[in-house]
Amino acid sequence: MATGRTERPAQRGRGIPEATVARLPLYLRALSALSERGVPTVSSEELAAAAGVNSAKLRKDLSYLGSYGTRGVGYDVEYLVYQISRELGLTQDWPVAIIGIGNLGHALANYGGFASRGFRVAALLDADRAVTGQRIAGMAVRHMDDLEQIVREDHVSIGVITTPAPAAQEVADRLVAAGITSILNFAPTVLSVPEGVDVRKVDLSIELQILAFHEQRKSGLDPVAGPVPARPSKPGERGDLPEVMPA
Amino acid sequence: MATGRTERPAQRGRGIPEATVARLPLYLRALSALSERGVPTVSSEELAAAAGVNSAKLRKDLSYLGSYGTRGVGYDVEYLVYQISRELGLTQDWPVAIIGIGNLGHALANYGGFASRGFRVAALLDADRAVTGQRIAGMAVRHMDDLEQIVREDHVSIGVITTPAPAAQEVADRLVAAGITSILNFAPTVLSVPEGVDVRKVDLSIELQILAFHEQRKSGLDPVAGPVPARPSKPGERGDLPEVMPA
DNA sequence: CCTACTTTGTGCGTACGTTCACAAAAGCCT
DNA sequence: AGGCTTTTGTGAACGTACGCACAAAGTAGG
Repeated sequence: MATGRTERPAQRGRGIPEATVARLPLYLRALSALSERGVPTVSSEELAAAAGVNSAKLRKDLSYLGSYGTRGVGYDVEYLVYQISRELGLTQDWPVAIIGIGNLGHALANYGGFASRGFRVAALLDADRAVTGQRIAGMAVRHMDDLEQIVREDHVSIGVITTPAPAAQEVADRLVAAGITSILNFAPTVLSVPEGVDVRKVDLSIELQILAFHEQRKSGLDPVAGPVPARPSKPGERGDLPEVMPA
Repeated sequence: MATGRTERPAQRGRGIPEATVARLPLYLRALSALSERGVPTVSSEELAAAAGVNSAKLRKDLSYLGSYGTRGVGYDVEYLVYQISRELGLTQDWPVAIIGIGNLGHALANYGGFASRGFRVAALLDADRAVTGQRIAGMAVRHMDDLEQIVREDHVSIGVITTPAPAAQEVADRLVAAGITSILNFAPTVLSVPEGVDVRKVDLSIELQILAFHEQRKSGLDPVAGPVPARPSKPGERGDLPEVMPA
């Protein structure tokens, strides 16, 4: 069924798999690099290599967007950059507010990668009067009291939480109340938000722990023992360790 | 689990699914909070709620570690904290080196969450002589030249890359050459490393793009059109059209 | 026009991950 | 002790994701 175009038989209209969505930014980055080098077209094989994925996966991912390649040739770089950008919503402006101007918030405010793709740091907020008023990255830090007003007036659509963990939930609540439906959370807490609000989490500690797990597998052999708390000692019960491989 | 003979699906000695490993730190954090509040035991239902996951998933995850619960009661908090910590390898010390002391590296060096779970910032490194020598978080920034020596002498096992993207691959190569097999990469680049080396990536820009995608779905209706590059018509025919993306 | 070659787009088998639902185990109460 | 309640641990159904392999669709050349 080689339709000229029209109806995407893909997923009902626009059902792009989550896993695919998560990879699109990766492809986009690789394509942007090619674009800057003036490369006109790229094959799925080449692009996949640049993005560090399997070429079949890449082709399938792109097929969800539409049929934008040319058999025997590959993909037109500029055209694909545009299509992916559009699908991700990067052809529009996304004002971002950063809440919590500590070390991390400070770093993010200065982070160039933010502005690079349609994201614009519209506001910096903090609860500490010792911080508000300071200028960071050419922008004045406002007080939390102004949150609702800023969100409304600047049409902020994405909130980035870089507060200490204890404050994160309250900040999230206020963001949601102010109408924000997308949150990027750097605080090490599970945020609970109403249906319809998207939360993504970035957690350094978790990433390190996952690395440690694999590192332990590789270098060390067995989990190292330490002070072992007793089993919820039932009458006469012995705490047994999990069946660990016999070394 | 009456049959103690069944060939574990998670056989392979210790075949804990990746998805489970990624959640263990989450459970650990929730358990630590309970522990601090002096809660002695917790049910899968409660713990799952605290960690923001489904309770069946939680039970299955924990079952990979062993049978540490008590039917009708729940899990002993302290005991479970220990078992998860041990499985993740957090009962041992993991010296970490941060390479690239810009805004982000600086923030990470001061980030308390690092030290909270067996991770110890053992060294800060930078290629810029204007930065080396500075003291950050009570630690002198060393020069990249000393990387190999530091890794060796301090038994650094995990490298955190917070350099600009162009430098990341070279830093990774040197880390690998120095013997490091776990890397946490904050630079927006795909690192290529030999088999056996673990790389995890944290990418702000990608997280924001994923949020933007969903935000577009929710608020906006369809992807917004912009300057549309022409379809590729002929092979040689360059269609260098409007730059869609800013650099 | 016809043949040879390249590369996309996708059907299909497999593996992995999630969730339900329930038997088995443990505590508690009478 | 026996029955009732609670909660774990897991079998099984379901759904998503991955990657091979190949037909279809395009280019290139004679």
